[in-house]
Amino acid sequence: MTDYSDPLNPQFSGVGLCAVCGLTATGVHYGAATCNACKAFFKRTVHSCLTYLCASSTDGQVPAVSAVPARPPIQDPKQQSPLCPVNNASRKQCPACRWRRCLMSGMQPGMLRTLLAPSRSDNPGCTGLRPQPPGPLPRAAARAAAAANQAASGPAASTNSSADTPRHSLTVCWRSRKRTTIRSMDRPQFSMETSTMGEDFLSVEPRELAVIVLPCLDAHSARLVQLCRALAGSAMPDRIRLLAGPLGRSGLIRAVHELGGPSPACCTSRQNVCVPPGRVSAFNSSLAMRASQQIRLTARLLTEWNHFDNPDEIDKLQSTFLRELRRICPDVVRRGKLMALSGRINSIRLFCLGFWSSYFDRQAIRMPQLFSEMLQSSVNSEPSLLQVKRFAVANNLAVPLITQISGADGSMAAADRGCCCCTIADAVAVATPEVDACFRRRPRSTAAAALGGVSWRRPVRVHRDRRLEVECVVQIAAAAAHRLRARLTGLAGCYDNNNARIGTVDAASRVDPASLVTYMEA
Amino acid sequence: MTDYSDPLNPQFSGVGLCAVCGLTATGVHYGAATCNACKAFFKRTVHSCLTYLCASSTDGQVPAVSAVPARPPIQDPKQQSPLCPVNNASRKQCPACRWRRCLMSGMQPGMLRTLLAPSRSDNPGCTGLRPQPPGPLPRAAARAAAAANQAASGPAASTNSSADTPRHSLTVCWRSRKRTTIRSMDRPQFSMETSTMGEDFLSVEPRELAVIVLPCLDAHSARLVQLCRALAGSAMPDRIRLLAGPLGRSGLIRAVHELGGPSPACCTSRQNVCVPPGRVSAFNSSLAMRASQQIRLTARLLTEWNHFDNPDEIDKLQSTFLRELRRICPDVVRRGKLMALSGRINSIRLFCLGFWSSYFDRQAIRMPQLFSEMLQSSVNSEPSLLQVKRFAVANNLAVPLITQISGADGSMAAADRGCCCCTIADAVAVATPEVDACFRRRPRSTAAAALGGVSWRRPVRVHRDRRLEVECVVQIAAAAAHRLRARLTGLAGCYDNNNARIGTVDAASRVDPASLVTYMEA
DNA sequence: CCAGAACAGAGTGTTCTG
DNA sequence: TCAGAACACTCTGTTCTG
Repeated sequence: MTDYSDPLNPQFSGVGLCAVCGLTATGVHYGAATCNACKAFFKRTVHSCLTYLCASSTDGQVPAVSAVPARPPIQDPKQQSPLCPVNNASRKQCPACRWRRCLMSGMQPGMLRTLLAPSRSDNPGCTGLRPQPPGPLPRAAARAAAAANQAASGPAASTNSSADTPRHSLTVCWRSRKRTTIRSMDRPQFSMETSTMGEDFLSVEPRELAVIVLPCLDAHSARLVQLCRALAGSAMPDRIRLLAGPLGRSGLIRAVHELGGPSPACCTSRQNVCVPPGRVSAFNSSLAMRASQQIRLTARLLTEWNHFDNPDEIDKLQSTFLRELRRICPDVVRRGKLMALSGRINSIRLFCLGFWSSYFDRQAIRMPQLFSEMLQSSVNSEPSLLQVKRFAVANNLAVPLITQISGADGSMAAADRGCCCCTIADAVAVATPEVDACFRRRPRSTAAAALGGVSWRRPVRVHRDRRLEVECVVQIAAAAAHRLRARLTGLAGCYDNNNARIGTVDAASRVDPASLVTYMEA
Repeated sequence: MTDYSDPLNPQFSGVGLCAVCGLTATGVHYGAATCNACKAFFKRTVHSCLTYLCASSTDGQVPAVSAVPARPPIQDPKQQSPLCPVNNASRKQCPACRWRRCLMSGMQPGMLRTLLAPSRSDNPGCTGLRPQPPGPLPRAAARAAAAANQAASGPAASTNSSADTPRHSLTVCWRSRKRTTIRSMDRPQFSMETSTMGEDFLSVEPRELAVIVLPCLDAHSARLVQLCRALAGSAMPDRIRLLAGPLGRSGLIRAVHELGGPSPACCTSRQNVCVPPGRVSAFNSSLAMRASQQIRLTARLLTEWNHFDNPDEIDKLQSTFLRELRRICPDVVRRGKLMALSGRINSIRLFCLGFWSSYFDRQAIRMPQLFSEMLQSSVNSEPSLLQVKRFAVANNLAVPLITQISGADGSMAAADRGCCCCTIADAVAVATPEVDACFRRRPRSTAAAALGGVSWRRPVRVHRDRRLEVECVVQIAAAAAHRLRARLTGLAGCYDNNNARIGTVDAASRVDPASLVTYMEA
């Protein structure tokens, strides 16, 4: 016998007031009684990983980031600056505070259905997706493998290569799409998505950048080579794989961390890099990495990795690192949690990847080639960032990820806005009826029309409410990965916007083991 | 020899800083050095008569109206509440303060080309438009008449009917439209546009409304009948024309004024009418009408009016009122300014018209029939409100006008947002290729599609950047005027949404002199 | 040089479906 | 009852034209 007359009871079948804006609520949405508008606002924010700034809290100077859900999703309002008023009139004025009110009123990002774990067996459309191994892999095969993997997953039924670690828990619910038939799924050679910290870094002068970045990279290069030699011994192929794999990723992460973190060498110069402090601190609090914790990260990456020539060597390395981890962290429970951070580490890795990619893509500075190659290796082996973003949001991870796709013409388009740019030829190659419809719009200016033909690049636009289709367009953007990879290997300039030419670059842009050897021997 | 190196010089050919938001200015726009974004913002605001609210100044309670340009367009910042910060980050958050900064930095609404007076002879596309006389008039003929009128206008060359008053200065620049060919221009029987104070009044309960409104109307009815008898003597047709013309308009205006103004009888109950105080005070300060000023308004309306049977009688009446005006206001200059207020009075009249129309349209209360008929008469003789709005903005009038169009199905759609609703048959009748393109979209819900046929009403949508085309759609909405007019004459219920039926109502909905006689004799 | 047109993109809120 | 899809609409800012 529920008391339906109690308006304070959120289960009240009649309508109460929206916990966010005070209008009439239409029901309980995502855990709180809200109106339809705030429901949609919440859904959009979570699904698209939007980040808001509150201008009034800092008077517009350097606004604090009210980012993707901070760690404690509920409460702790005292740590925040005072909320802007959120009511019917003002809710549009400060989405940051509206978002904070959503969290404070108990709305839970995890209640979005597209973020549910596959353990909800009543949702037959869900499959768990793991990061794909590097190299071309037909999407259908990947799905089958993922499904099989899911069926065998679980805390107890773990596969052989990761005996004492939980499975990579990147689980995304795939809703059945009625209208979108994605063809050419066997063509995702370079499913290239990167993440950056946003446009802020892009405004830094190249010279300024070099002063900040290069010393870090040099120091890390030396340390990495040293560490790699100690781990892999004299087996040069394994050394290279280590650097192109977990060690490289670990190094990239650490370099970003030191740039944005409390390292004394960078603290002063960081003022010149236009990073909003809130954003950096969000990243650092998410990373929470001290120098002594670096090894855990490396261990975690290493346990996910299986590309040594000698499987026994992998086992040995992993055992070494796990032993080291036990020494550093004797607490069993805490150690288990550290090991379970795979999704988070995945986010961090992608975050760092985008961080560096943004530099390469503008050719602002010339990086040490070792870092170039590690970056390239990561680019080629990344899973879809979109899945990672959803996972991060579902787990209240504080890393703000902004997806970017490098266009074949060198331009960068913000894919987190649901848009990317590619060439006509790229799009036609995988054109579904949906995507094809994006090409209807003609160029408006006569000057642009005069360019005509294939040399004129029509943008493929994807509506923001169709983010799932972005993945289709990502496939279209395969040529973009060519471009980036060519740049990373120092081949920039030997190609043009013609797709055929880019194709020829492909073979040359692969990782050159010889150059890695050069660094290893140095 | 201009000093191009002086960055403080707004004529500086290089760029300075935007006077509104502080970004890099792209030049001098509308009188101030601004960036492109603020230029566009200003243009949109003026052209569309947008009204903004500042949420922070009143903490979201009852926000003040930062309306269409207040009287002194520049300065007087002390009378305003403190401005919200307007910079690159925060300019989207409070358009109200952004708008105020635009005005304070010297941007002038009059510099929009579409608002220029026709005295700018270097703009061949401009023609001056006066309010059209009541009754059907082909648009081409109206344009020709307006052009002829413009040629003869000017302070010195005035026409015969308004010897000592400036011409009605409703001047709108008509740009040559390349693509839009407006057909059926000889079909604007009821170019019906009304203005309201916004949706606020519509939320008042009918009973509450009657308590407030009816005593005012009764008192005004008595006074108007008395005044009319004194003016027109025993000639009943002229009495009726007076009431349907200037006296009726004056009475409507005064009734609105007393409802929203400082009249003791209404001051308390006004709290129940959800009128934002800022909006009412803006109207009152624009009206600035004390009881003794009522006669000036009547005089002004009378001097514009020429529908008496006996032209000599018009001259006599006007002389009487002008003499009275000289007595009340001996100052020649001030009197001239009062007489020059035609555009403003026009705005006020339309404002009041919409005010009352909103009541009629919901059939909230039953008005005295005298008022109904005066209102109907005004509806039938109004020029396009869009022109009036532009004029009001060009002259910094503080009256916020919101255009509404009554749909043939009885619905009200906000035309100030560039939208209105009409039936398919209406639209097809005047469909240009442009308007026709609006019909491409199919109904999405199967339920709506099941309605099918002509009974389903497709909305005609007009993009906000094509406000000029709204006038075309206004012609489409002729049936809406039928509906309102039928309601005004108490015939509601004897028609349906079928256009043919509405056509039959037309003849019966004309002003019935007999009913006016009844009131006159009472 | 500048006003305006056109457009792309971001954000909001409602309606309908399952 | 509620989550999601789809859509309509507004506002913003950039680019191009005259």
